[in-house]
Amino acid sequence: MATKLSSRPNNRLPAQRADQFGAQVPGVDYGVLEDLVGYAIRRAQIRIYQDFLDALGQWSITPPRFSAMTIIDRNPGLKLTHLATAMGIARSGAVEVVNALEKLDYVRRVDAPTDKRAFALELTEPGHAALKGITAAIRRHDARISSKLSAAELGELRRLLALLG
Amino acid sequence: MATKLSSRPNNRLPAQRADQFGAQVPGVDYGVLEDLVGYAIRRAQIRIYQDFLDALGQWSITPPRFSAMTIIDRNPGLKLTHLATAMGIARSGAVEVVNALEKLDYVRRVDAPTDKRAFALELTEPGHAALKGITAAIRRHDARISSKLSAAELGELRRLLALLG
DNA sequence: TATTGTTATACTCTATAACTATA
DNA sequence: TATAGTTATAGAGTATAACAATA
Repeated sequence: MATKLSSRPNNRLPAQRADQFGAQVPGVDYGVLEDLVGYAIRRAQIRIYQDFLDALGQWSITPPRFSAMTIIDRNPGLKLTHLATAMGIARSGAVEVVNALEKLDYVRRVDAPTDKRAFALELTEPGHAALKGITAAIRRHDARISSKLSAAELGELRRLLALLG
Repeated sequence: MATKLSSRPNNRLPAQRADQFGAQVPGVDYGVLEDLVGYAIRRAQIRIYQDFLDALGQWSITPPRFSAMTIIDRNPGLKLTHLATAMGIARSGAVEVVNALEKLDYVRRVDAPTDKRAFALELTEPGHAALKGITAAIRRHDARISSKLSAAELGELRRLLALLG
C-alpha cells in the first residue's frame, strides 16, 4: 500500500477557497486585477486546482507528481536529469518529486546498465495500477472543469492559450 | 527604500523554465498530459508567471503580494480578516503577506478606532509610489503576454476562462 | 461565546550551490 | 573536466490548530 503523506495530502487549500478567486467576494473592489488577463488565468487555475485536489487527494497526487509519473511511464529508461529537463525544473526538484513518489511506492530507481552514476526511473507495480486510476480520475476531472464549453469552444480555448505568454 | 528580500526575489524559477512547459521538450512523450485542458492552463500560467517575475523582480513583488496591495489600496479600512477573505486564503496566510509587505515598507497596520482587537491596513507613502510603478509594469506585462491575440480573441478568451472550473 | 490577529507547525514546490562518484 | 545524482539551505505560498485579547 502507498503510504499516505497526510490525511489531507496535498497543498491544503481550504474548503472556502473554492468559493473564491473565481467568484470574487462581493463588496470588495479588486481594482486593476479585474482588467488583467493574467489574473483571469490565475483565478481559473486556482478553481481547477481545487477540483484537482478534491478529485486526487486520496492518491496523494499533485499536478507535478502526476506529470512526473506520466512522463516516467511514457519514456522508458528515463534518467533523473532528463525528467528534470522534461518537467522544466531543477535537478534537485526532480530528486524531491522522485523521493516523494518512491515513498508512495509508485516509482523506483533502477541501476542504469551503461552508466554507474545514473539510474533509470520506472513505475512499480502499484505505481502502474495507481497511474491507471489516477489518470481516469484526472480525465474525469478535466471533463468536469470543461463541461460548460462545447467542443468547438474547447478547441478555441486551447488555441488562444497557446498564443499566450 | 524597500528592503529587497533577495537578489532574485521571488520563487526562483530557473531561467530555463521559460523554455519549458509551454514549449515541451522535443523527444519526450508527454502522454495524456497533452490532452488535458488543465495542463494547457497550467503551462500558460507558468509562462505568464515567468514573465511576471522577470518584470516585477526588482520590486520584490509576487502575484499574491500585488493582489494584496491592490485590494488594500482600493478598500480603505480593510481589516486583515477581510483581506484574507477577499484573497481566498487563511487568516494566517494574510498575516504572512502583510508581514512581507510591511517589511518592504509598502503596507502599515493602523489601529482600528472601533475595535481594539483589529486594525486597518493601508499603504505607506512608499507603498503608494511603488504601487504606481508596479501597476504600470504589470499592465505592460499583461499587454505583452496577450500581444498575439486580437481584442476580439482576448474577449473570447476571458469568456471561455470564466466558464472553466 | 465568537471574533481578531498571532504563532506554532507542517507540507509542497521551487531555487542555487556545493559535494561525491563516475565518465 | 564534465555529468549524474544528492544534500544543504532557503524563500514563498498555503494549511490547520491553539492561543490571548477583546467583543
